[in-house]
Amino acid sequence: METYNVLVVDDDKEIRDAIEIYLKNEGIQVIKAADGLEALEKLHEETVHLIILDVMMPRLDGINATFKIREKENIPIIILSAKSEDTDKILGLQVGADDYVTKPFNPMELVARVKSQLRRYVKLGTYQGKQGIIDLNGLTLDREAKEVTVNGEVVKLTPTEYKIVELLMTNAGKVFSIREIYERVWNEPGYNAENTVAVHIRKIREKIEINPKNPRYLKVVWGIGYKMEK
Amino acid sequence: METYNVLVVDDDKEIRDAIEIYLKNEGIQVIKAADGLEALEKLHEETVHLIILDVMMPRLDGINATFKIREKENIPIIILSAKSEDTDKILGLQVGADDYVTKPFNPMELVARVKSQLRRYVKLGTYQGKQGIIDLNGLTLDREAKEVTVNGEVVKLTPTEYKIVELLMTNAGKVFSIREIYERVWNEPGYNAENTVAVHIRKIREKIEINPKNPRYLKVVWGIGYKMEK
DNA sequence: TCCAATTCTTAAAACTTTCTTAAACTTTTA
DNA sequence: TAAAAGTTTAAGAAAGTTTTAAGAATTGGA
Repeated sequence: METYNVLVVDDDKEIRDAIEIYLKNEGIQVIKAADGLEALEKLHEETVHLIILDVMMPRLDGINATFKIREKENIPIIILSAKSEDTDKILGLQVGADDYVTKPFNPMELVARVKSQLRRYVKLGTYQGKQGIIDLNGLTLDREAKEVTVNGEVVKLTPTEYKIVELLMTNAGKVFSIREIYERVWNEPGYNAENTVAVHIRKIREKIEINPKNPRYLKVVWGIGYKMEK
Repeated sequence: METYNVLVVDDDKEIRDAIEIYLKNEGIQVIKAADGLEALEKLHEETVHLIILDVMMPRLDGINATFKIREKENIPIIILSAKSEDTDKILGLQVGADDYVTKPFNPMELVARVKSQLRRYVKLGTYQGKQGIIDLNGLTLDREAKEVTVNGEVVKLTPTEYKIVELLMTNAGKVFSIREIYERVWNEPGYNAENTVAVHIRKIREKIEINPKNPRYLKVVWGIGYKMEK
């Protein structure tokens, strides 16, 4: 992997842009969000290697955003906080942030910390199995390349299909209800008994299974949901 | 991203909607119910991480709802009560609520309490129930994969069969009456002396027992009910 | 911007599995 | 041994899954 994507989350556009300039200068890609909720969305849409999170933000603040992110992901989080928000800083670290920087900060210092975190993160493979290639009996998932292969051959999946496969493969063996699949892949709450998940499942099977009628990988668990065979 | 689902139970639509707005603003999903009974249904249908329960409600009030919920679930419950209902408040906490808020309340305070409960609750991992695999003399239950094995071989159970086995295995040794099994698995109150539980028991034995006529795991306790041998 | 291609959603029908019911049968208890 | 409790069977009803196809929405390129 050559380039890193850093998600910069701050409600102050000036700060976002300033950080962007410094990071880009080091060859680091920048994705921006103005608050916690937007950050969660971005995280859902794009590959992110590190997050810089301001504490004080509308809608969803940095502490709660950290908390939410940590439920699923283990990527490094650097919290930005003003001096006065000491309590939040502590809370943030407790909740799972990896580092913090107090405002006002020296941009060079922030960049250094970012690079340090990225270094450690890649070395340790902190992604905890979520990184690298997952291989389940000949079905492989490369999360970086967003690529799925069956017996070495690349399978061409649509974005939604890929997301479903990614969800199931990174949690191989675990059963997901149709509602759960819908909520996690579409990132939307309700599910009105429509049929779209089933249709996608069928399409996926058509592509990854030798015999879609008798699937080897993507199995149904009657009355409960679907799972990827471990 | 994992979002939290909060079940808001109040017979006053205005209050439900108001709470919803504030919670959604924090990125929290809201499920609504108008009374205790409806709440129990929702609880059974959907994944709920926290419940906000009004005390005064038709059909099934908050205190009794708390009591019922606590028989099965351990998710956090915040009780809403009017000032005058002080006794109920105390009762509610005794019965198993985690926090209470008196009406009229500051929505921001409620939100803060919700978030605090969610944080603690997830940290303690209280909600996944018992993780991992239960093993009873060669009979195993994997709750994540929704899978049961006997001597290493996977047993294909139907959803209802699985739920019965899960109930009995997670409470191994405890005897459940047919009525209890029915109520907990089907989540319906009455049981009109039908025979369906017995039929399911038979099917389960056929699948998990070497000799269904002389069961080793799923035993009958005459005149009382069934239990899974510890 | 508009067009063409791809992808997603919806709906209905076919299909499969599971659940319920009722009646007959067996075992246990008093 | 009669009554009560538990077991078994089979078939129709109910519920859940799969498949197809067509139209809607989105995307990428001219």
